[in-house]
Amino acid sequence: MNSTFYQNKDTFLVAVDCIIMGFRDNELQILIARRRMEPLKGGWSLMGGFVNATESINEAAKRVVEEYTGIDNIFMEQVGAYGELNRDLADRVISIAYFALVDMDLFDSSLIEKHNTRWVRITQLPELIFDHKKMVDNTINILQRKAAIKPIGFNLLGDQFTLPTLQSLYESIYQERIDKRNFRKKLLTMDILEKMEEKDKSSSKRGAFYYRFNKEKYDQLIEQGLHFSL
Amino acid sequence: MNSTFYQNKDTFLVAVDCIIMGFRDNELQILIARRRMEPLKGGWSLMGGFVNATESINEAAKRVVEEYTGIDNIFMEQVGAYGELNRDLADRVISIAYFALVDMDLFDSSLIEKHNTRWVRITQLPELIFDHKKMVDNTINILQRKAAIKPIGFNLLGDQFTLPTLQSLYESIYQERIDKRNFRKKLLTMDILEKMEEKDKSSSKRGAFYYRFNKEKYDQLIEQGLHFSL
DNA sequence: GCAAAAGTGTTTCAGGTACACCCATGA
DNA sequence: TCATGGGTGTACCTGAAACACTTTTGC
Repeated sequence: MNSTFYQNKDTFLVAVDCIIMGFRDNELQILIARRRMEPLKGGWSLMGGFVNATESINEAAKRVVEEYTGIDNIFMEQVGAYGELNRDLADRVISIAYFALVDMDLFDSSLIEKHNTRWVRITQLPELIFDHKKMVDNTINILQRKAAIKPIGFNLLGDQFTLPTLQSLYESIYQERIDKRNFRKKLLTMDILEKMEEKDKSSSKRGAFYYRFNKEKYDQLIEQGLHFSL
Repeated sequence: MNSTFYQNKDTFLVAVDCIIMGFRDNELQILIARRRMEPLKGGWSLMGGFVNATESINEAAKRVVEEYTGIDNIFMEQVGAYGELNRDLADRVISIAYFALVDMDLFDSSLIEKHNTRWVRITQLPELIFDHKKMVDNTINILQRKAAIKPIGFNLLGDQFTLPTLQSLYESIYQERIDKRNFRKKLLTMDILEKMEEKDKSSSKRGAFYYRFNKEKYDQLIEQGLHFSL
């Protein structure tokens, strides 16, 4: 790396903070950790880490998410950069927030005690350190906006899921109830789901059919100039 | 600033790059500069600058925009952070992009030669250095999405403007033609504009009435649970 | 047989879209 | 008087929202 061009410029610690979201018990969940170091030791925080000189910021975020979940190949998007002067009480740190949507069934629970983490419902989020609450709020806004027009919500589910589950996922994202018939109608007329033969009997006696998201059909939909919309 | 907590971590040059947009001759325009330093001296770039230790990243962006336009109090929003390893050919630089919407009538033209800048139509953007083209593309996406649901487009106009001008602004943002009657209907039924008595006769013999965006009326609209939408 | 969740259609309404003519004025 | 851009209203159509009953099955 050639450093002769930009001289006498200040340099900064750069961190990534990750809003890792899952879905369980009909509610969105966020992974938070009890901080093990000062300042604010014992406070709840997002999963974070410093960016290394050898990696891009996207790679740093991916590394952090894998470290705390044990999952790779996770859907992630940048939320934004946070650069207030005193956002981190210990030192000047510029942080870039990312959100990750994970299938909680793939989560490695052994990492919970290792990193002192916990899944909490978004409706019951405790106070977070620094500006982490703002990062979460911005994430939820992005998620609400984006889940409506892109099929990103499926990243929160296993590859098989029932329509009632999918509906409750969207209800949790939008924080409002949705009419069952309208929801199913919209979804099924898009023709991007594949109905399975088996049913999920875990939450009712009758059982609900499993469906699978069909990426090929989705791509066709887009090619036809149509849009995903929920 | 206390630096005893986070030790042995890499630090980075952090820059801001600003997509400064204006509106003139019925088209969106972007301010670009011919780069005066290596690497890629002579290439077209966005307005950029390094973040100083004494300022937040938002303040850095504001400083840069003022420096290149001579205008303060500009509408700005963050686009995102760009952190690929070799995005800047000279050194590892993490850059945070911001877009700014300015009233070109307030632009200080004397700064053009000082900074080697030029306004170009977005439809005629030359090749830009580094990942600046990607920043512009992301900005245009954000602008198209956001201008449809928030009255941010008015930041590109003086405080008086005609409806034909406003329409051509939206046509330039969306890159498509809009029906005159539908546009006016939607806008006027929102009741957020104030009709002036004077006309703008510069672009027709008959002249078009000036209007003013009325922030109070807009706030009322929102309070009533209604939405801006164009 | 009953409780509990899954599944299914129709009507209504609002908002978006398409569309063509008259008006005012300077040259 | 004519060329140029400004201004106006209606009909249609699509998609969103509201709404209630039947089905399945384990207990």
